[in-house]
Amino acid sequence: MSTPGRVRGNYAKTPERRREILEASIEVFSTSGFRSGSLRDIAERVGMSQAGLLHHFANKGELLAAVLRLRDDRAEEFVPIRGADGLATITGFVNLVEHNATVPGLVELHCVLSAEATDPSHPAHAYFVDRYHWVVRDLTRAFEDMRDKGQLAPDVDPASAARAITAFSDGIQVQWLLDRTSVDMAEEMRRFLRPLVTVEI
Amino acid sequence: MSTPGRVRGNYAKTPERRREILEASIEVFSTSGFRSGSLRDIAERVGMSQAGLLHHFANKGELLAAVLRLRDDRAEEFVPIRGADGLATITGFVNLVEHNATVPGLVELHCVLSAEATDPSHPAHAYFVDRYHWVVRDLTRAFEDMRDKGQLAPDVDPASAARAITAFSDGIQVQWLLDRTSVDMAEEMRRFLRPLVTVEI
DNA sequence: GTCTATACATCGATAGAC
DNA sequence: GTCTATCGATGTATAGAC
Repeated sequence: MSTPGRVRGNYAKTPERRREILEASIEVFSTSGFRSGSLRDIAERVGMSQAGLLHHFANKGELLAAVLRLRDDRAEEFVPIRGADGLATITGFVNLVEHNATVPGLVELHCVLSAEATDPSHPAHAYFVDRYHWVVRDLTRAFEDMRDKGQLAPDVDPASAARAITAFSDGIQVQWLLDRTSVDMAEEMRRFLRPLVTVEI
Repeated sequence: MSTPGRVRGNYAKTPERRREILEASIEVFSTSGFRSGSLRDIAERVGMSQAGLLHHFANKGELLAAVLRLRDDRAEEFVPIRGADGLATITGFVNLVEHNATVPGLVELHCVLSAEATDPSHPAHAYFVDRYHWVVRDLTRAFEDMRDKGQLAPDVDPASAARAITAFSDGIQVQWLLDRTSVDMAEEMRRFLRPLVTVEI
């Protein structure tokens, strides 16, 4: 009954199992990083052997790629990055930060992997270089739209504001991870944005 | 002639050798992190065996502690954190960021280790929790001093400004590490600070 | 002070039975 | 689809010669 004779494309595998593995991978990679996190640890969390896990993902690098893809899907479904309204993008960004406080695992994953991946030989290096490029680009466009609508404070450069909000967001996450009781990420983020805009945020 | 009979305190060892090892450790830990960085790799860089290295530092954790201590010494010798003048502290902080652009190894070390150490079981976890506490505290005092002297823009909360400049600094370093050609850390930092203060920065 | 040798753990990946 | 068994590489740390 397993792997039925029906020749259907290539691998239907079991999507649920893959999903479980990805969730466990997030847990492990977020606390131990990619290089130190082990396949055995991940496999144990879903109750299978390490060899069994490698039936679903050919190797460790492929698993990492799938984790990053899953992470992006979730973030994008939360932030309306596309769409003409710049203000909506920025408030969506703040909402994402607020939401992130409820999923510490994903925050850890981002912080740990992005730092690890600054090494050019890291398998996710290109991914993160690329990701920051389009994040800053999209946010720049959002601030440009706000500027054109008079929603930006004078002397605020859209590109610098985009870099700044991205940097602030990353940094405040590290502080929050190190001491979750005394840091309110979303509140600090709004306080940071307020001097830059002329509208309620 | 080695380890002479003179009983003098405990270990004079060879400070120069220790220094070499610490430099190599910074290189390795900054690119591979603490958990993935290996003693063998460090030892090779100073031209000795891994066992030889462990003559100078009892174990890997002790080596990490020494690296962090060295890092702090260098930063503190650069920023006048102590001293009544808040503005001097803040400009010193900007100068440190400017200086950091010339020592990418130390920037990497900070980014990688601070992210890795968000895990409570990491050997440097307590160190980083502690460090952020007093960094934010000292910067808060600096901004308070500026406020009292009318150097702070109205509606700027010193504590939030302290968190913000710290977060911004950490985040911009990650972006810089991922793409050093298109990010000017010090310039972005000044642009970030300008709306917060009433003086030239 | 530095080395070789080694003990012992753990890693990713593969082979092959069921 | 999942397992056991195993290979070869690599990790930290220790023992003991020089």
